[in-house]
Amino acid sequence: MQARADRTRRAILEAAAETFEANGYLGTSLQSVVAGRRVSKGAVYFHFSTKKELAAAIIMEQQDLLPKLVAELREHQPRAILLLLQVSQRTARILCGDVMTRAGTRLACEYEQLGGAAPPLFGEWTSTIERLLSEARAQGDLLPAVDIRTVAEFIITSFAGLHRRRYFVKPDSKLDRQLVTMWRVLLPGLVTAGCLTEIEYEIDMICNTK
Amino acid sequence: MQARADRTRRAILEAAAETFEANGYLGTSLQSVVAGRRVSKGAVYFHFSTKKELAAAIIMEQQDLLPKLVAELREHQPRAILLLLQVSQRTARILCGDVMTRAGTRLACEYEQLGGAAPPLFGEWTSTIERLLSEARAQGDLLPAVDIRTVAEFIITSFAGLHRRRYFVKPDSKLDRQLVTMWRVLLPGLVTAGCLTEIEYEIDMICNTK
Amino acid sequence: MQARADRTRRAILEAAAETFEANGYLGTSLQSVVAGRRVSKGAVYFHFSTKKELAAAIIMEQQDLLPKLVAELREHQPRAILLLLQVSQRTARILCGDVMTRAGTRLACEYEQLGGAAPPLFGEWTSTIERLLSEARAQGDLLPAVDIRTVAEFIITSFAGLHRRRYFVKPDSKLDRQLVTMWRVLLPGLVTAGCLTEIEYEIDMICNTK
Amino acid sequence: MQARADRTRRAILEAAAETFEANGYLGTSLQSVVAGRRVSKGAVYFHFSTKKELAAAIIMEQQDLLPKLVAELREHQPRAILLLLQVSQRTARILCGDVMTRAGTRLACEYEQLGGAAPPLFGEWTSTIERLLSEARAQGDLLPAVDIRTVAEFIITSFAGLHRRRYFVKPDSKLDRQLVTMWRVLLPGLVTAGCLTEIEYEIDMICNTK
DNA sequence: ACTGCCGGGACGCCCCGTTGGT
DNA sequence: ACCAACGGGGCGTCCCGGCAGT
Repeated sequence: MQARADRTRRAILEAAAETFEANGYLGTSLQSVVAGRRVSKGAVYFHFSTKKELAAAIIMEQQDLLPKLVAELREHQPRAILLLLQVSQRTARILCGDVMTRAGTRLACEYEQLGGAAPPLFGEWTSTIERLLSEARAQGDLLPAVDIRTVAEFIITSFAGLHRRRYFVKPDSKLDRQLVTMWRVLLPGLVTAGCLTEIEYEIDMICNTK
Repeated sequence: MQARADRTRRAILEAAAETFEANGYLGTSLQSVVAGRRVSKGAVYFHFSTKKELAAAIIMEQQDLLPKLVAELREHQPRAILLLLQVSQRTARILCGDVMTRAGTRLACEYEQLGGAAPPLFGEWTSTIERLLSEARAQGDLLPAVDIRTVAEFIITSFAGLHRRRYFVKPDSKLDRQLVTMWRVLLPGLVTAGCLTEIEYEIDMICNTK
Repeated sequence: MQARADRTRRAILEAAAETFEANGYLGTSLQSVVAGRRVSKGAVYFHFSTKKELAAAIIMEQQDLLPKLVAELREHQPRAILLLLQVSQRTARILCGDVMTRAGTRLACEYEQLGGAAPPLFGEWTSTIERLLSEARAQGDLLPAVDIRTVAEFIITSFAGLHRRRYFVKPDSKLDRQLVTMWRVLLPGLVTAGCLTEIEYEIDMICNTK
Repeated sequence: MQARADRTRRAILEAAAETFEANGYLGTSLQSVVAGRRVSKGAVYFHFSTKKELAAAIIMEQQDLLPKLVAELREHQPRAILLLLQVSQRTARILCGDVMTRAGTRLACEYEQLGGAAPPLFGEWTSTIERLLSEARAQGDLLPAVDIRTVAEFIITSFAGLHRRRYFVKPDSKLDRQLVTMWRVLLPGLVTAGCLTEIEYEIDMICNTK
């Protein structure tokens, strides 16, 4: 009976993701999670002993999203700076299509309201970016003034802001186009002039292609 | 009896700001706003007929922060791009020292949980940045590829992310240093090479002084 | 400055009467009494130290309505049973036209919610009816089986029910016609057959005129 | 687990009836309903999503009291006018002994404070009386002048007034005796002289027996 | 083993009846 | 006469445990 249990757990997670994504952690009642969906409150509390734990599980789901993406794309792309662009683009694409991921990032942003007991999603993400930047430096693409740690954090928050920007600026902006803008603004301050001209062509390619 | 009323209104606003800043809109109960402070729930209800209205008032307080700053600093600084840097630095400084302002920006970020009826704080802020960027372009400092609208939005969200980053990355980072990093990363993608070298010296000055 | 005070007191009473009449004692908030009317809450609490007291004052206003009516009509009508009919008709007419009186009777019905501290409006009214019935008995119009006390109470409650019936039966019934029905049903059980035929004509006259 | 739920629902209804009967709709707080009784607010909210709904359920409980009584007594009593007397007596008896019924009638009287959304308890009761009066007319017992509709309404309001009279006249009067008085006063105006003498003996029997 | 109905307190927001300072 | 302020609940409802079924 493991299969049925797993299906139920999955259904709960998805139901919760939809509501959390739409209304945030505190804005979501268990009631509203199960309402109108084939999930019962009892089932929720069987699988997750607490609302907090439920949210944590959703965050956890995204924990290794970036590492996995890096591992997957690395074989086709040895240059770290380009890998970074590609990862960002794939992440953006996933965010657009997958509620669970959106819910995860949103909940990660609200982790303080979760009592601080949430898994450090963005910590993991930041580390991944840091590693890529280190590689890029080793490959001679980074400007010497760039502080990897700080820039990695800045990229993550900018990206998160990008994704959640629609909540307070323009709801209809395309995430893709915003991503190009972000990199066009960021890269000149990050990479060497030589690198910039070399990857110039790739930027548009990466961000506009499926 | 206008004076007393105003004082009370002020006290309520400040008490609320502290709690909203710490716990967000939904995480804040009216109870927790008045608890331990010289404010009574009755007084709150007298001045603000609703929790939402109270939050809106706090947001509104910051509405003209940037315009005012621009007006104040403009006379000493005719070059728009430098004005922009100064405004950002002053804003950062204010954010560090003033709970009300921090509460305002936080609430503005959560405006969807306010029922969408919140005043468009960041809209006003974005417009201000746009105007400065337009001037900078007229003064020949901006790169031709820069789309003012998009970049203005990006600056605002980056800045907001900067300020709220501590919520999910590092609580102890200094806002000042992050601001320098932000501009060091952003400027090369925004202004002409000539401009960049000209203002090079000012960047450190602006962000470290006063 | 007595005159102004009296005018204010009057205004308060009238404002309160309107709201009490419409929503009952507990359904009426002081707020709703003063809202939209030229009355301030401060003024209310200057003249009446308590909501209860305000309601009591409205009830009191009707205390001597029946005695006065009796005194006034008696000189034109020596026969007690006819006096009774006339008084009932006049009362009905007043109820229709005067909010204060309606509010008074409604509040009297709700006197238990007033903490039992309300003046016994209906007690006074019942006594008046009792006196008229006694006279009628002395004039030989009453059936011997009639117990004056019980019947007086019954008349009052029937009458009160009549007036408040619209709240749960038919909102549009005319009080006048209902009154005729009431007496047509009651009188045969109260007065002698002789009396009944003698006053037959008067019943319609009394209830349909002026 | 239907059984437990039903028992709880019952307990809630009874607890609520006691308080509603004593303090009316607005005078009753959910708090006061559950206080000191084996009922929790959570349970109340589970069964009735609203205070109004709770009150409506109590009213509804009495909806078919009269129809049932009529059906039950009809087989032993073919004469409609006597059936009417018996029904009234049984109802009075039930009112004296059953809080739920008392609460229901009280709430029905206050239905306007329920937002007007209450079930028309007295409408149902009035219809029942009307039907009995129609039968009585067919059996030749009614006076020709009697308007069935109006009289039915009058009986119901008189009866309701009777029962609730204690709230503003005399708390200790016996409902039974008052009922006899009511019919002794009403019947001469309703039924033919012949009928009256025929049922004379039954009146006392009916109201004093059982 | 897993699901779900039912029930339990605890607040949250709103607002109400009421009192000080003027 | 009154503006301003005060706490005290009321209703709704939320997050969460126990049982009874499957």
